[in-house]
Parts: sequence; C-alpha cells; structure tokens
Amino acid sequence: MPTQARIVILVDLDYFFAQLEELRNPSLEGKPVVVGMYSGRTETSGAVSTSNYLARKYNVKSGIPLFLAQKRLEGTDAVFLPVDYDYYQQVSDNIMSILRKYSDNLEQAGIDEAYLDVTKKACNNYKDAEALVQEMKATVKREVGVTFSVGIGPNKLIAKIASDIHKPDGVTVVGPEQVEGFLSPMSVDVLLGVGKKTVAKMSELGIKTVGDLAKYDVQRLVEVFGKVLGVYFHNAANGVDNEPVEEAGEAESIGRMGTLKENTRDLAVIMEKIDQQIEEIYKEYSTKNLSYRLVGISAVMTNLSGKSRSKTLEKPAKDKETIHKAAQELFEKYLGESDLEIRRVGVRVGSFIKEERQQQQLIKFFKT
DNA sequence: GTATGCTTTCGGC
DNA sequence: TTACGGCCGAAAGCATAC
Repeated sequence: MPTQARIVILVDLDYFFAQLEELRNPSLEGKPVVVGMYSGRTETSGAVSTSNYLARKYNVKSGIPLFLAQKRLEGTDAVFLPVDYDYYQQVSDNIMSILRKYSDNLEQAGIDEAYLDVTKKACNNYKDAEALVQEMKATVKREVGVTFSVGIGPNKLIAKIASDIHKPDGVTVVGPEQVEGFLSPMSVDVLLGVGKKTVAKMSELGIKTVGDLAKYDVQRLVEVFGKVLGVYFHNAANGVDNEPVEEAGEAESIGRMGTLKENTRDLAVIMEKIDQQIEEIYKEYSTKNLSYRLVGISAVMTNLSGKSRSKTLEKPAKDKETIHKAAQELFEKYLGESDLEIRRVGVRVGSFIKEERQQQQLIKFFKT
C-alpha cells in the first residue's frame, strides 16, 4: 500500500535560550549574549549553552568553555547569563500549544524543535502550507515575541534538512519534485544514522554524496550494512521517509550529571553526590509511575575523558535503594579498573516498565 | 548469516 | 596561565540467539 502524500514542517526556534533572554530584557539587543551553564567550581567554570548570532560572530558557540567565550568577547559589551531552564520550558510549552492549533499532529523534538504534520490543515498543498507557516510565525511573534526557522517538505527527513538552510527567521520549502535536486549534492552525513564510521565505510565504496548513495545498488548496500540499514539508507538517499509525525512517548531513560566540588577517588564523596541525583531522578520517574530495569553510572575524569557503566537488573525495581546499591557497585568496580581522579559523576535509570503492564503480567501469572 | 539484546561511546542540542 | 555542562537518543561494538 503506497503511503499517502504528506506535508511535514520542522519548526526550529532560533538561538532559543539567548533569544528568550533578549525577550525579557530588551536592553540586551545589539549586544553579544551568552547563556552559560556554570558548574560552581570557580567563577567561570562551565560551558556555553547557547549564544546569540552576534556572539557567534566571535566564534562563541554551544559547548565551548565559558572562560574561552569570555576571552573571545573581551572588549565588547557582551552579557553572560546562567541558564534558566524553567523559564525556557514554560515559554516552549506556550509556543508548542500555539503550534498545535496549526497542525494535524505535532511531535516535539527537544525544547526548541517540533515536527508538524499539516497535510490536512494545508489541504495537501504547498502554497497553503507556506501561508500557514506565515500565520504561525506572525501569531507566535505577536503572542510570545519569538522567531523561528522552518523547513517544509514531504516528510520529516526533508523538513529537518530544509530547516537548516535559512536561519534565523527563515522558511525553506522543498516540494516533492525538488527533493532529488535538493538532496543529491549533500554529504551523506546529513542523513540520520550516518555517523563517522558509516561515512568512512561509504567512502570506501565511492559514496560521498547523497546522490551517490541514491543510485548505488540496493542489493550491495544490504550486503555491506545488513537488511534493515541497507534498505533504510537506500530510501533515505532517495528522499523516502515514512516515519509518522507522532507525539513522543515516555523518555527511555532519566539521568542526572553533575560536577564535584573537587576531583576525587573517594567512594563516599562520590556517593554523596549520587544520592542527591537519585533523589531528583526518583521524583521524576515515581510521579510517572515507572519501574526501571537498568541502572547506569557515568564519570568524567580530570582529563575530561568520559566513561560509563551500566547493569540490567534481574527484575524491575522502583525504589531509591536499588539505584544506590547498583550505582555503588558500579563505581566500586570502576574505581578498581582506573586510577584517574574523577571530576564529574552521573547516574541514570532506564528500560522502564509501566505500572499497568506489570499488573497485567501479574494477572496473567495468577490466571495460569 | 541475520536478528536481537546488552553495553559503552558518540554527538546534537 | 589554566581553562570545560548536562542532558538525551543514536551509533557502534560485541555476544548470543535463531
């Protein structure tokens, strides 16, 4: 059965955190704005979360150390602010609820992105879709004060790639008949699932661009990458993507990570931090009525190299103590394997099982 | 050989 | 001069199962 033609939109809120800081403090406009995560170790210990476009001109972008950002912006009237996640979440929720009204279906992809299926709302017509987008933009700008960039295409794959073309406050339309010309000159790594290793592997086969991949023999792709991946690569390269736009389910894992006051190898010091993190994680999964089957830890060493360990429990659990015990075991084992000092630690739970399902299993058990 | 599941690392935001 | 977050899901790399 052929899949019905769709019109899919990706909305990407422009330099979101920094834009919101400008929004609530208009005196920031015209200045480089850097929103940073401060670890609390020293005055400038931390990293850049987001910066506005003016700051980006000084090569200050997401992920770089804050001290480096400061150095690059020396002599300017740059403003540095700490992240205010609750505020950003609130505005994001607000925008998403507006966007929902303009779509048949909306799928959030992080705090600042959403896919919208607008096939019906736009009467299956790209001109209407563009008009719809202009209306959305005007409404969000008027009611919230925020701008965003948009990609419009026949599926999520094309919408996402298109949204990156014109930023900020841009709109890029790629209709079905333009897909081939749009995709074929691009590097294969624009495709989801094509990472460094796969790029190298494809390069050996003489595949550099999406166009190369699109005309490569499917049978051969299947031989090299396996049935699932081979077919997927072939379809994606040809602009074919049938992934539906649907509201995301529960998170697959919940975790916390944090920087220690001082580097250490002391298990007690580590577990003190971990216990704080377990408290926060517990609040989150218990209100959602989830049981976990996986407990994992992660550690970042003094030299900033990272390690993680995890274990799957024999049976699901929902209490805090099981996390503590498993995390302690994992750290004990890890400290035995490495002699580096630890800088940051984290803990997470995952492989969730919903309460209802457990009850069903229990009922099934009693019936037999 | 291909699929599946588990674990660790990678990388985007 | 030294310097450096906190998430998450995807990818990768195995081991085992079919």
